[in-house]
Order: sequence, then C-alpha cells, then structure tokens
Amino acid sequence: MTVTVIAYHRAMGRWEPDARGRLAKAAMGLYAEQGFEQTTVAEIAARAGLTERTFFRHFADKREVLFYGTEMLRDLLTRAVADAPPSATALDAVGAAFEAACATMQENPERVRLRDAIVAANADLRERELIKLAALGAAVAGALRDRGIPDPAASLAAETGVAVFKIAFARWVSEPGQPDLPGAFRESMAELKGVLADRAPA
Amino acid sequence: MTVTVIAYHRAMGRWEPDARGRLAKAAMGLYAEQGFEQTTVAEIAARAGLTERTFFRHFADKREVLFYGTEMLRDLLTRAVADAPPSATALDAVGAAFEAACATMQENPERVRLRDAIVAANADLRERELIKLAALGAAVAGALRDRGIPDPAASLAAETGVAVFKIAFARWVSEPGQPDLPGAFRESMAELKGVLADRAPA
DNA sequence: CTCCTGATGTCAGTGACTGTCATCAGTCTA
DNA sequence: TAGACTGATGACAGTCACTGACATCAGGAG
Repeated sequence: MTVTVIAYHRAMGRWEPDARGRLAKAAMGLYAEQGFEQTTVAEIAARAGLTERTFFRHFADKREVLFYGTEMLRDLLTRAVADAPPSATALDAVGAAFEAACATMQENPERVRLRDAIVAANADLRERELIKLAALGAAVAGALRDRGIPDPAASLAAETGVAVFKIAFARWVSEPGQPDLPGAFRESMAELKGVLADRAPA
Repeated sequence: MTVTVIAYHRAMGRWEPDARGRLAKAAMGLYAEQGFEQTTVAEIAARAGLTERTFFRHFADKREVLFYGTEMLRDLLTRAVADAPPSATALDAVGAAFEAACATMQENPERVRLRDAIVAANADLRERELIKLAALGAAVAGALRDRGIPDPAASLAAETGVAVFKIAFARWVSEPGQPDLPGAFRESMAELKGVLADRAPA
C-alpha cells in the first residue's frame, strides 16, 4: 500500500532512529493496542515507514521482535556468575546472577509488565519465551562450568535458578503493589531451600 | 506414544483405522524420512489417504502431531503423585511420578528416541516440547496442591522434577547403550540433592 | 568520478492455517 | 422403510507469515 516513505532516514550524517528500533517500537505498540494475532507484519512495517520484507531482514519472525533484550540479559547473567566470589557455591552464584537480572528488569517495570502481558496472552509467544529462558539457563550452566563446576551439577543449578526465577517473576507480575522483583526472587530462592531441606530422610 | 488413543468411533458400524492414527503415523514416517521442514501437510494427508483440511481438523498444527501422548503422560504423572504414600514429601512424590513416567517411556525406546531425534532437529519443535513439559509441570504442581502442599512449594517441587527429568532424559538419549531411563532419572535426582546439600551455610 | 557495499524496495512464490459450504455414510425416529 | 439428523470429510477460496531473487540508491573508499 505505498506507504509514504518519509525519508528522514539520514538527518545529518548519521542514521535516524534505526530501522530495527523503529520496527520494535511499532510492533510493541500494535501488539499492545490490537493484540499479537490481530497485527500483521505489514502493519508493523507501515507504521515504521518500512516494508514487510525489511522487517524480516531485522527479525527472524513476527515473535522475535518481542525478545529483543534477551542477549543483553544473557550477558548480564553470565558475567554475574563469573564475577561471583570464589567461595560461592553453584547455587549462590546462580542466585546472585538472577538477582542482578531482576534488578535490571526493575528499572523499567511498566515496560516489562506490558511485554509480559502481551506474551502471556498468546500461546506462540509463551512458547518462544520458554525457549529463550531455556537458552538463558544453558548460558548460565556454561558460565558455571567455566567456574570449574562439573556438568550435572552446573546444569542442575542453572535449571533450578531459571525455575525459581519464573516463579518469582510470575508472583511479581501478579502483585501490582509489589515493586521489588529481586526481593521476590530472594524469597522464592529461600523457599526452595526450605522445601529441599524438608525432605524425608528415607 | 503414537498409537495410544485408538477410539474405535463406533463399535460395529466401524470406521477404518481412524483418521487421526493414520495421520499421526504418516507424519512420523515422513518427518523421519525427509525431515520436519521438508514435509508438507499435504504430503502427510496424501499418505494417510485424506485431505490437508482433515489434518487440521485432527491436529491444531503441523507440530502437534508429534505430541500425541502428552495427555496420557500427564495423567500418569498426576495419578502417581496422588498415589504416593502420605508420608512422602513433595519431592519424593514428584520423583516417584517421573520415575513411573520414565518406566512407561522405556517400554518403547526406539520410538521415543526416534521422536526425540525429530524434535531435536528443529527449533520450532523444541519450542513446542518445552511448553508441553511446562504443562506437565503445571499438572504435577496441581496434583501436589491436591495433596495439601501449599503453592510456592508445590510449584517449586514440580519445576524441579521437570528440570531433573530433562537432564536425565538428555543423558539417556546421548548414551545408546544405557537402557535404564528410570535409573538415569534416579541418579540425576540424587545429584540434585547433593548439589543442594553442598551449599554454603551463609 | 567510479566502484563497492549495505540497507532497502519490489515482486513473485510457497506453504501453513481458516472459514464455508456441499456431500455422504451411518443412525435415529416415526 | 422414508426421512430427518449427525459427524466426518472433501472442495475451494482466501489470508498471512516467510523466502528468494533482483533492482535501486546513498554514501564511502579509491
């Protein structure tokens, strides 16, 4: 539909708000306004002043645009695991890493909550979220291995961290009054330890 | 895994081998022969002697046909959790449930391994698998709640069980000589407890 | 000025998935 | 047994996500 291509593409010598960012913003807006399924990629591209084809040059698919910050989060997690004190156990390091991640997310609570609402409303998006979380878990496991923790223990600790994070996040989202995501994570982590200490001796 | 629910639609009026089963069999075969992406739904339907439209009347999408036995597995897990002795802790009950599930899967190792190879080879299928596992975890958590275990502990124990199962299954798949899936699960579970007992007192 | 590069537009095509209506075989009822 | 009913299927058209191939166009390097 011949979108009036307003080409403020280059203003001075630099690039204006880059295409990727415009597409992501347009997508978020439309998903929030009309829902994910009701939004076509053509609409997103039009709002960004670009073509459908260009959208797919920047994002692998219609869902991926919502999982923009995952790489950043992954780097943050692996760095935090690496930076944990040598005395820390695997679970300690994992806990510290996810706490740091929680703190980062908390810097933009509205955005995080909006994104989560969009994702929660659609099954395909929930699937994508799960695989992203799994990827984060794998990255954390790798970072633990780099600390010298052998593989079964590393994977176990990482998966545990992800599981606790999921629960804490869900809890935080469900309580609009609760602003403390790192705190929610800490609590859930403590509860996990309680559950496991609770087990029967047999 | 695939042939489970043969609903002989009417006793004597008798449909031929039901459409759903034929479609599932055709799909498995084609996915194994040519790969998931290289197979079109039209091909599957043709091999089953049906139309593309009919495929989508029986399966929500092209992937779903590979996750045929999940409901059965879910029932098995929840029943096992319910049947655990009253003295069992949450983690004990979860462990017993997944061990039972492992035993069931072991009845058809080749089929399970083939299915896993197909799923592992494709990102979209891995996503679907993750959400199915998450659903199993949710079902187990529900069963724990029915046992009177409060929610954070129930979810935590269920997610832990799923995480351990994933690791044990991956290990079992990677070792063709290893026929003992329940044993692999038991071992991974024991390792988890070791990891957690290992944590620093602080 | 010209070649090269990188981002974009254009266009045609495939294939997953859906809505709708017709058909057809058994079943139930009168 | 005729006729209405039901449930599964076929036939068909349509939408839309996604891809490959090629043209274009601006800026930077030479």
